[in-house]
Amino acid sequence: MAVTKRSKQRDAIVNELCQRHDHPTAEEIYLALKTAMPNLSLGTVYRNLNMLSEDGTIQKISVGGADHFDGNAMNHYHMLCSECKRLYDVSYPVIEDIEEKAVSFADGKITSHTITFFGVCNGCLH
Amino acid sequence: MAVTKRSKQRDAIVNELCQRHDHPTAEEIYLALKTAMPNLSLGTVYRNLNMLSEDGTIQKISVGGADHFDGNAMNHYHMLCSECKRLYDVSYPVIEDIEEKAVSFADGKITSHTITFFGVCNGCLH
DNA sequence: TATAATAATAGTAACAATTATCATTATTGA
DNA sequence: TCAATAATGATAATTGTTACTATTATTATA
Repeated sequence: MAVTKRSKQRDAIVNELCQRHDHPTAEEIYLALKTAMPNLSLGTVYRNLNMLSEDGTIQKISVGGADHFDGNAMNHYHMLCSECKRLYDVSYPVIEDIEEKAVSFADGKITSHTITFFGVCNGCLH
Repeated sequence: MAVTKRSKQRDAIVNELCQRHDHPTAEEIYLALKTAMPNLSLGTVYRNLNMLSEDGTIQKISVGGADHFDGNAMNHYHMLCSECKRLYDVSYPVIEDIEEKAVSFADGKITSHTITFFGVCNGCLH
């Protein structure tokens, strides 16, 4: 099921996701929009986030626990804080040739890659 | 809760995981051992896999859907097949200095990293 | 080698995250 | 304006995982 008709709900979800620079879960987006759209449904948030990540408008990131979403569709890397479980951008330059290089070590074709760093964010260190 | 006393169940789980080179989910390990240990409990499999990954004996890998486990505790990279959802090893040499290099692009301290490639495995391509 | 302390288990219930269902509403092209 | 149908809200169902508890197994020490 690809996106065809527009909806206020989807516009609000994309807008919210692109304005924030954290990487909220579906529920966090739902809670953020709930005030302005009191009868928004959590299922609608999930459905739209999935459609949007399938057609490449946004990114879905699985790191254990609830999935996180990222309004920045350009490939970039992340760090997961083991204390607060928040996900942060790591502006390390994307390794452009890693996919072509890796293909000889892999058993199939490669279409994309992600790098996730694990550690403790400054907020949790202090 | 760290491991102190041994158990046949945990030994079987570690043994199973180290013998196979796929990256089974908790349920796949449970099903594989169920024949030989008919009253093994799925909760026991989960509990042990978590204890073992916490003390670094095995690895837990989250890529969406059920978590996968890897008996090889050395850092190495993986590819997720978007067709069959199986996780494969990618023997691309580990980028030893990426964590020190990335720290200046990150907002905290880094303790480890993973690289996940996405694509389609040979089994699903043919 | 008994025994006492307690870690680990099986079985089950509870929980969290996500998806499916379906009647109603909103969007859009003719 | 209206018909076709995509999208929604509300809720039920499903999936993956953790928590609970009485019982069993392991292990250190007498």
